[in-house]
Amino acid sequence: MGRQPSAKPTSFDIAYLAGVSQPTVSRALRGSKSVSAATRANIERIARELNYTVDKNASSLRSQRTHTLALLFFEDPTPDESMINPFFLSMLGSITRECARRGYDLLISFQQMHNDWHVAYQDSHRSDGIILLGYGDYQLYLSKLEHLVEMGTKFVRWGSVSEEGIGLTVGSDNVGAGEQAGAHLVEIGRTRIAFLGDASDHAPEFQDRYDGLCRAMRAAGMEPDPALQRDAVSTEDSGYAAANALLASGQPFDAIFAASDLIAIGAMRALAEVGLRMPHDVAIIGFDDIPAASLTSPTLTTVMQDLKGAGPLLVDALLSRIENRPVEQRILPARLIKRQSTAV
Amino acid sequence: MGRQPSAKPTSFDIAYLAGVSQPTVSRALRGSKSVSAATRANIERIARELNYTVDKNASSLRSQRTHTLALLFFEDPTPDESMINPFFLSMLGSITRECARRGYDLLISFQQMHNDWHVAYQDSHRSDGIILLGYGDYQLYLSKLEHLVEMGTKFVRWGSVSEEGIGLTVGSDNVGAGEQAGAHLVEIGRTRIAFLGDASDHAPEFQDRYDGLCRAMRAAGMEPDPALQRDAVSTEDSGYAAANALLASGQPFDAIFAASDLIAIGAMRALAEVGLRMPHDVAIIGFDDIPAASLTSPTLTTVMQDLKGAGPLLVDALLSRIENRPVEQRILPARLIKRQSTAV
DNA sequence: CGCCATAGGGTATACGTATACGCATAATAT
DNA sequence: ATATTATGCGTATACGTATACCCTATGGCG
Repeated sequence: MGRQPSAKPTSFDIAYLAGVSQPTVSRALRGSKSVSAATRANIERIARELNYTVDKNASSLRSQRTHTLALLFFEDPTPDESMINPFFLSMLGSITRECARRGYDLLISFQQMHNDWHVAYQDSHRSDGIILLGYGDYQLYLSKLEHLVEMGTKFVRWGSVSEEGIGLTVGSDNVGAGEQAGAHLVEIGRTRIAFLGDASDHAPEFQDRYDGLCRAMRAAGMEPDPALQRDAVSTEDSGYAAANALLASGQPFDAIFAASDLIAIGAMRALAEVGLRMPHDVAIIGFDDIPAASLTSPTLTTVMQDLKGAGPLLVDALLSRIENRPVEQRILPARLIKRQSTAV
Repeated sequence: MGRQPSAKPTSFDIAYLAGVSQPTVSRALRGSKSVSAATRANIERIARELNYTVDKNASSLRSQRTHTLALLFFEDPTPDESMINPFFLSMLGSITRECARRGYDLLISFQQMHNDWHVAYQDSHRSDGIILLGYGDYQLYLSKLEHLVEMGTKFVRWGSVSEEGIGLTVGSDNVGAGEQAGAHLVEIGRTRIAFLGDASDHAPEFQDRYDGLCRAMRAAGMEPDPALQRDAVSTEDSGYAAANALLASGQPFDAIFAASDLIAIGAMRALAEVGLRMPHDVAIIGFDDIPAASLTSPTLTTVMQDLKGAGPLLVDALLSRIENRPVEQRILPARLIKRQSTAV
């Protein structure tokens, strides 16, 4: 028999108790300087006593600002709905916290590429801007981005920064990271380095990583062998298949740079099955440093992206856009984590 | 030089074009039956042509329904902010998708236990209800739940269903799962079975799992040895420490049932360090079936919870509460996944 | 002592939708 | 044929806040 939840207090209630008008309450709580310190303090005290909170809907309706951001994950259209790219998932915490710190709520949504999300989020005034995460079908993606730009929707996306992108992009230094990985493999004496991951413009981030590898090899006086590059998407199965295809081709290789940890883990399974020892026969490097990377045997050398930095950077860039402040593309550093899979 | 984004169309625009009044547009689009089929079709066509979407804020303000749910993750107050319990994280996809399916948006937030989330979400009309995930300080948690109940806030939480809880709870059959795990260990001939995980009422879910284990042992005529139960929270380090404490105690044991995979993985590390072979010397079972469980060596036998079912059940229960429909506590089945760590 | 700037706050209204209510017309009952 | 009810829609208004605009009292200045 809990007491009835008392009706939600409004700014009028506060105004009445404070002996002022409703707009004054609004001004006081929003920090307008045309309210005297005494009045403001009094209003704030009363508001606290009544457990008053500004009605989000009314406030947003009037001011046309929601103080909410939307986070859209794009999934590849896969029959298995349950799989979320673990890498993007781990960015979630970082983004959420940064939003909270800046006083923004975060709406979250998973989207298949083919959906009309660009319409749904564009004008229903749910959010002030959109953060886009994921790969998906890149061409389809681009066309929808163009639509967003046309509509004046504010957004920022995670991706390849080197690419001439539509809209504002924040991302890791994929080329530099690929270069680090390549240099490390060269350093431990590997010369036949394979790359597993789509290196076409369908996957700009993977392409950047490959470019970095090539650059490192050339710097060491080697020429990358195109026959050692195999397409793969970021799943374990795809990595397994790519590695098997590579093995079947008969091309000799003594190292693999995988475009993601999931690909690397799949490849390791394929190598283990044919009795290849890692790193003795084949050294291997992944990308992302997912938790599983330190559990494989051998543990996986990989590239750690700056996830903690990603959230603040994405949110800050988006808020700058929303407030029409100038904002430049920014690149986050990535760092090679050396583990057993490259320990000679 | 993109063309100016045309002003957002309102229901008045549609009304004008359709030659009806604004309320009729609202009625038509909301599916009121007091609009003729012809009028409705016409309105819908025009709305589609103008890319009209209902303004969420205005709609929510007027109807006092937001069609938005809030998902609150509780983190243990840890210095390392970046860690999110991977198990809860994997529920996210399931919950998000179910929300979308039911036409609800999802707000997400990570909260430290000590924050005043129960105030912040209670009356700002951001959401119609709250889904609570996480453990945190259980006593503190309960006191805040009581506050929510008092305020009439609608919520549902994931947790131990056997416990006499405050509010509505959805959870796995932890006791049954513990029983399955125990029965399996008994079946492969183990008699000295240790349990790693807090078995007090600070962690009802863990306690349930322990109760299940005890039940299985007693059913086989054995009495669980309290000396083989060691407290641990759900982290790898805690599992490592608990296993080491167990080893140091000198108590003989031939199996471990860990209350979570993270604990199990930590324990495996401890056992491996002292040269114990798994499962030969010590069989081990975890809980959660996180991705890492199939990558450890030996691969980890564990309990898989029905994550795909969890989202729909949580959301459905919450919506029932919101709409004042009766709703009973519901329990999801859990299934033992047998892997190498118990393969004798 | 009159003039103007400023501080402080009131008045009126807009944001876009949903709903209570009323009023025709048409359909049905008596 | 009149009374009754349902159908389809318009009128008026409320939801709670933020802001443009206006007004008053003060103080500084000449």
